[in-house]
Amino acid sequence: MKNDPFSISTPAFLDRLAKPLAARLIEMASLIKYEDGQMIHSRGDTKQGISIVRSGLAYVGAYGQDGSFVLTSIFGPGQTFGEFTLFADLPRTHDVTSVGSTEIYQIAAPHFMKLYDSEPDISRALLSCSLIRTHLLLEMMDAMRRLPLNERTAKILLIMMQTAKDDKVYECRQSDIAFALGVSRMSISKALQHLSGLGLLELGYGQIRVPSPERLASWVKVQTDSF
Amino acid sequence: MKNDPFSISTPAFLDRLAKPLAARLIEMASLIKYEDGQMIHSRGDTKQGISIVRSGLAYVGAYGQDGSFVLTSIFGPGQTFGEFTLFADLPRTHDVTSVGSTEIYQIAAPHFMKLYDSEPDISRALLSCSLIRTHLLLEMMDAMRRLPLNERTAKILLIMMQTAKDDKVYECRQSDIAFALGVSRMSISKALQHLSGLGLLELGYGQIRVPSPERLASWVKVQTDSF
DNA sequence: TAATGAATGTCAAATTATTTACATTTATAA
DNA sequence: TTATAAATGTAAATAATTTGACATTCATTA
Repeated sequence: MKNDPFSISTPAFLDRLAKPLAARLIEMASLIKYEDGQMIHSRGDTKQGISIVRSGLAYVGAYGQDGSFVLTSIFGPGQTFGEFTLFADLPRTHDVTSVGSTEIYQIAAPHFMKLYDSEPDISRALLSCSLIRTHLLLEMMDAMRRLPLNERTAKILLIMMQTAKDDKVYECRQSDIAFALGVSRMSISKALQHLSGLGLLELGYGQIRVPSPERLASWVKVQTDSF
Repeated sequence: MKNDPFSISTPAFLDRLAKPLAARLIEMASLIKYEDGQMIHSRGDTKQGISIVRSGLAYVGAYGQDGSFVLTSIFGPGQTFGEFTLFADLPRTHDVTSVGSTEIYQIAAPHFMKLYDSEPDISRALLSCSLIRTHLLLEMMDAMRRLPLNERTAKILLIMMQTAKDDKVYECRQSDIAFALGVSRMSISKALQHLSGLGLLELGYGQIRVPSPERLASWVKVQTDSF
């Protein structure tokens, strides 16, 4: 899976810190390198600390007994995970593995909390990321609960596109969208074709072009408001 | 709607502060009283500030053009909302209305941020609430995407029950659960009856008894792991 | 430039969920 | 203690979604 709604649009924690502060934070971190597919954290671990992705990707999820992996979130450069262990005081609830060659800054709880307490900007950045994430999750959840598949698809597409590199071309496989929405690839295929038939988007191989995100958004809005 | 998964299990911000600090926070707040159904905040408002429920309930959602209200979250005593305006620096994304006679502490951004910067415990409490909330949302989302209705129903029930007053009796209407899961009341009724048939729960008028939450949880686990 | 694998498109049967319209049960208030 | 409203239960018809089995298109690399 290349894409996932949870990785998208979640702001990068590190980018929200002023350069000097970010530097101080990095200074106290140990940089750890992982090959593809290595375990970064395991479910049940009680060691507290925060992790920041320097390069590569971290997949957060849970391994089933049969070895399958259920993906929950994806974090890329600048994004952070593990705050949960610091502030909720619970063992890790997920397994985290590297995808591709990945570098992670690890900061143990005591070090991090010391800086945290003296620099309010850190908590502001963390809160900002967390709250934006919550907001996106609520939006997605709402779409999943209330909207028919066509509208739901359009909405998710808009959410996912918010931080696409190219404004109008979103690179993803239909099966990624299907998983994100919890429906089959078939259903998504149909929904995308429906939207395509309305001229709201153009389907390609591994990509979706949205000629006018504004038009798609206003279509969603019109449809949505009638429910 | 009496119950909602979003109101449940979200810890109360105020309870996570030491008494003296909570008192200082309350001191700088204005206590505002609302009758049933009054508007507390409107979507689009740019005035920044945080709100803490003293008594009553605050419904967060959005009014459609036709006057219908789509519920997103419910907050009760001790819970807080509006942090989004402080840390994400965006206009309000939702309408907030009172349900029943409701008292809300309102604290304007400048006052609050001053205390915030000098007392790291405030950000800790906020982060803790926000992160737990994120975690619950991810769990719910995962259930919605991956599990068949019977399992999904059981799982949501477990999540919703986590902070029920009585450990084993959960007071709610089946239609609340239906809305929370985004399915029809009929489907939920069937799912609940299925679970009831397995002896995992007992259905009553406006309530659901779970004789052994552990047994329900382990049933969910067994079912879940086979996907 | 074939050959291969990955992604998408199509179809019908089977499953699952919704809708509609009532019936029944339970709580609340007159 | 009735009435009344609220919540739950039942069942059949309809709609939406999934499944599985292929066909087709596109990209990659041998």
